[in-house]
Amino acid sequence: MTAAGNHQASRPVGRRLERAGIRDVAAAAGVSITTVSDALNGKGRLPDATRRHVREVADRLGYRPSAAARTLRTGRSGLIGLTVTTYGEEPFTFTEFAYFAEMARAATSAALARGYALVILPASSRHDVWGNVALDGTVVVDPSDHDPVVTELVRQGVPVVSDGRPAGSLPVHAWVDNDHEEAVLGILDHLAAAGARRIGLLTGTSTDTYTRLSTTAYLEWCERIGQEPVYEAYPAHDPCAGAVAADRLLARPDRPDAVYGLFDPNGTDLLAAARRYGLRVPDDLLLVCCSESTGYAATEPPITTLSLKPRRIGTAVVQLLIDAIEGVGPAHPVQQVMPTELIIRTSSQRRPHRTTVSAPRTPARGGG
Amino acid sequence: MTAAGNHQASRPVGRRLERAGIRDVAAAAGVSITTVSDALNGKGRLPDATRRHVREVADRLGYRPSAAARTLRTGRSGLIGLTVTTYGEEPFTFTEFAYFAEMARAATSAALARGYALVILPASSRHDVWGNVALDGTVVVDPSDHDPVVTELVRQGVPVVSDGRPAGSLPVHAWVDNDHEEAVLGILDHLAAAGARRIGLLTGTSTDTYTRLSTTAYLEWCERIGQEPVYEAYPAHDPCAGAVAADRLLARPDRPDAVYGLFDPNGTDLLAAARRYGLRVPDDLLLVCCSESTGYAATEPPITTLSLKPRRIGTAVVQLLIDAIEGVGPAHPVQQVMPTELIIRTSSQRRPHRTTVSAPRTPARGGG
DNA sequence: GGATCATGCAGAAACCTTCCTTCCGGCCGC
DNA sequence: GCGGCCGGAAGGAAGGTTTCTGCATGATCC
Repeated sequence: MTAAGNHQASRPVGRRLERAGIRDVAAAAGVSITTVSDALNGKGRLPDATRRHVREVADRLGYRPSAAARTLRTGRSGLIGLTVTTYGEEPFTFTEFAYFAEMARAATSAALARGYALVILPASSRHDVWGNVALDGTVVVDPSDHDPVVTELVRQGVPVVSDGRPAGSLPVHAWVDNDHEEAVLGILDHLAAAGARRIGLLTGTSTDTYTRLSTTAYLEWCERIGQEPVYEAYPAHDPCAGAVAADRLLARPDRPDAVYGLFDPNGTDLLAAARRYGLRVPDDLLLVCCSESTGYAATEPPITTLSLKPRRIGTAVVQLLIDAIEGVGPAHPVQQVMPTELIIRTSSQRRPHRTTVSAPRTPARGGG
Repeated sequence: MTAAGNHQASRPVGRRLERAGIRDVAAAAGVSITTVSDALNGKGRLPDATRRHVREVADRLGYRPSAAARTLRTGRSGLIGLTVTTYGEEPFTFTEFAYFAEMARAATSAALARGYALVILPASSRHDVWGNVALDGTVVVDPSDHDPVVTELVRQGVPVVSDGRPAGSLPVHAWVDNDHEEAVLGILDHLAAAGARRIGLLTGTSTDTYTRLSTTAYLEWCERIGQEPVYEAYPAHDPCAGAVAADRLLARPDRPDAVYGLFDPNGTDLLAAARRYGLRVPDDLLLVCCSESTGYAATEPPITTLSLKPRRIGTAVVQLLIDAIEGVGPAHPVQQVMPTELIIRTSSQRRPHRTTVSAPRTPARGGG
């Protein structure tokens, strides 16, 4: 049973005192309900005097239109769902933590600026919760292959825009994603330029597109360069497995002299593993990982990270979604590929102790 | 103009195909609307056969009750606002980032488990967005002195529970907070026990209760111990100011040999400042800061942190709020004080290279 | 001067559900 | 046999807004 349907509770505290309705305003202002509605919503043909008068009376009465009634009538709630695929009970995953937080922050901001609010709805939510909230559209982060919730939403005609290419044939209205191939190739080239002879990869076992595209790009690069691939894959949603995989990678007989880790915690895990094996970073081992965490600027040594620029993605996703909801913008599905940014720190430079930041590919202003 | 009120847009994409209403189900099942409603909601007096039949027909038709209509009728939306006081444009502040993310995660989870969803609504949101979403209640993080939004909500009879003691006379229904005094005293004792002779404080200029209580506790401790207070205060929402303040603190003639920083970035800032002045941590300078960031386990050296246990707080706040919404639990305001946890790492131990974790003050189960 | 038109406003339907009230038989006890 | 009770189901009133339609009124134009 959903919250709204639950009425067995006694003596509700939230009893709203009799709120003024549009009726009361109309009566107090000596006009009709229609006139009040028009005056307040800037519609209809009304002289400014009437408009002002109505507004004033409404203010005096502390009138607030009922969101429920408005939603019922207009079919618009001003609410956007924010979904992230979950593993286990937690609303969002550990590996994507910083990414998700940043992305959600930008999305909230962008939505708010256009008059919408975000509702956090993990894909694992009880079905009745999904059904019980009126959504104008949904942002879905990293949709899994045939997500039942997303499928259902699309079937109902609710616009869905995804962060990350939808796997399979998930019929989203639009998606935004990074250029993962280019990002990986850029990193591998960067490491090779820093003197790496054998570059390893720490990757995931799941089939999401991020993992898949990145891994493929790595394998192709190896193929092209003529390097034997050296990688370990682990279930990315399990934090412990990451540490183990990092260790395994550095314990191999064909130990790499540079590693790229696809997930946020890989940096610290690899660093810890390197210490255990007495490997100096960056002298014996070059390190890069994909992360939004600012903490990697303060590790010893600071670790080079790939930023997916979640702020930009979050903003873009929301804009696309609201465009779809409001019917502006292209009617056809949009696919937007956004650049990443490599933040070069000590861990990936053979000449250590010189910390620089690469020039962003777009003007840095507000980029976060 | 709010989103729901905005109708000048053309050719809406989100056109829902004619969804089946309760009327259609009733017709298809050959019963009345009432019967359908009762059957689906488990109310009324109906034989199981009828119930099953109705349910089946509803399923076949893909019937989903309209959330808006239900909300209008019942006065319950199943939506809980999640507010955080903001500085500037961003929905949540930099200093509280990890804390907020963790807290929001737990809150989302707890709300979901009871059939509610969370709506992210920064205090700085445009007023019309606030007005346009039907909230059953609101969680407010670190309410500022006389927050107009909170005041308005309370006036409307919407239950409000705050994370952090409400400043001034904000009439929230309940609050949850850490025992900040005890936490600070514990840290100061810990530092003193590690050999600190003069403990400094990095604090904020704002008047929120966290800053105020912590600073007061520090000053009282100094008074009691007979140490001259050594502290720098800065506007906590400005990340650069933090670095500057950290530097200033270590540049003082009466340089402290131990520092506690009240805010998340203080750890790295202090570490950087210490390096600039050639101070070894923990040999020349003991360091503790308040943070939820796991990154401090991987700095060089790892930094002792005070965790406010945001997961616990987020869960507690939501439980309290939903209790208030549903009218269960005590009618009187509840004040819940929760313990913190000091995670002791190298930076605060005179005998370095031994990393341990303090036993939590409450059984660790599920604590996060 | 009458037809046309813009303007200002009101009435009422529609949105979809919940739930209070009522109704109708059948059955039991006296 | 009849009154009362009970199970089963339906009727219909909210709930508060938006918006379509339509009615006056007064101005404008030929």
